[in-house]
Amino acid sequence: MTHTYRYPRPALAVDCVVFGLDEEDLKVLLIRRGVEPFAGRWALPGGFVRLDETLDEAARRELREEAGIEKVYLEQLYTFGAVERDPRERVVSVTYYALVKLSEHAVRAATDAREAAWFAIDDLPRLAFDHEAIVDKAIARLRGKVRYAPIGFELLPKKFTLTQLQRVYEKVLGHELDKRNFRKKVVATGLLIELDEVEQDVAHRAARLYTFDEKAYRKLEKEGFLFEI
Amino acid sequence: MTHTYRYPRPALAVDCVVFGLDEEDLKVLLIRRGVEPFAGRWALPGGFVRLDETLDEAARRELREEAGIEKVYLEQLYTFGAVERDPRERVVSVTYYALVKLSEHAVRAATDAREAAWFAIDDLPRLAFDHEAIVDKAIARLRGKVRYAPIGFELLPKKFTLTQLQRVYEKVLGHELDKRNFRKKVVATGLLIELDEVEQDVAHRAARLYTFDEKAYRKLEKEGFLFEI
DNA sequence: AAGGTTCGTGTACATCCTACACGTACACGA
DNA sequence: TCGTGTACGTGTAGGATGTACACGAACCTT
Repeated sequence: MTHTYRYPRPALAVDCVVFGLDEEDLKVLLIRRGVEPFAGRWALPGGFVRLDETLDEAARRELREEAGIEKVYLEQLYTFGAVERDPRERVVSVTYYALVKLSEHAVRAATDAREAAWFAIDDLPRLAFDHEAIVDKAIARLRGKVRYAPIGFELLPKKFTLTQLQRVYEKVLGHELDKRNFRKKVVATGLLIELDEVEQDVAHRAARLYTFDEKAYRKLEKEGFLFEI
Repeated sequence: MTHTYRYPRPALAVDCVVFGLDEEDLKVLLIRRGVEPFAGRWALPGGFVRLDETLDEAARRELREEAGIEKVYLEQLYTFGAVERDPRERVVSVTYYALVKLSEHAVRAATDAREAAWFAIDDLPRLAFDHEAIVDKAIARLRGKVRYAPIGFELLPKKFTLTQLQRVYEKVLGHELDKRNFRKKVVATGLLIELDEVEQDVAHRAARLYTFDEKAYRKLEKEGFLFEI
């Protein structure tokens, strides 16, 4: 193998902002660092990129290794390259954000001894490195994207009620939405399939369950159609 | 300096998609490669990231060195990390897109012996590496962004007519716009300053000149307001 | 059986988007 | 100087879309 250049090169890492939604809040998964620098501080799950894996693969591997998370919605966010962002040496980080269904992934977050926990996005601890800037960027991207792409579904279980879906949008956007108008818009997208089931074990009238219509979505996507919520 | 890890690491490059607009078309700046691999093929301007510069700085440096371009609108696009994208060795590329005022930057594009030229975006030659995918992504981003951010101005000289501005949008979006509706929307943004000048040396009634109101833009930006065109 | 909780639904008004045509200004050439 | 060519600059009407807003029905619990 010939080398393209022989100058020293930055280390290359991936870091992931993993969003999840529980009953109360939109949350981010953090891992407590065991080693210096920033030992004891909370940080984003992430690690170095290997030569034989793509960036996406590296991100998924780290999610698996550090948080036991698989098969999530994952999208590249931004690449952070400030010279001094890691005090040890030059490290450039390609960042991703992921959306997970907390209901299905349970709370299983600490895999290999490391401590992991979910934090509400407006109650985050101090983070290691420049990870606060990364989280900020991820939230901004999520807020922007949720309005024209159907990513709200990624935070919910397969079957969900319209009220649950509305909660997702309210939590992500940070403000309340009108129930009737929300329903009108969301069914108008044609991306929902109405099921013949209702939610179970609730102490009131049960709501109808819906599911996301992936086929319809792929069709819309191909045709380049957009929708807004 | 302690090393964070001692595994082999990918080389890290930046590549730039530089957009310019002339009388006819939206164009991209390409550079003809002199060396293998892909010797003779056209490619995006770019190069390797140094340890003492940020990614943005690396991109600007390459634009200066390879194309003589300075002070342009520059924004990070995406990071490409397929394992085999460079046949020599693993190279990850952080890509940027830039908007330049062709009218002001003249045609000065070849600085250091290398051959450089502008190509209309729907008449591109075959490109080296995965640069076609990069250009595609840049065009998609530009099309999306132009609708809610005032980047059309970056492709025009300081003083421009509304017809020129409309041309920009038409070229970028790829379809024609209604003259009256376009003007209504664009003046409604409050981002234009009407000058007491008209264009010169035209063989017909001269159009009024406008300029971009950066102050108004910064204010809008702070308040988080959006606008659409 | 009564009470508590969430479900599910429609309309009226304001706003925004779209489609569309013609008289005017100016330069140029005959 | 007069005619011609070209791009400039302007308004309105109709349709579509977004917003604000309240209440009876269903179902579970006690």
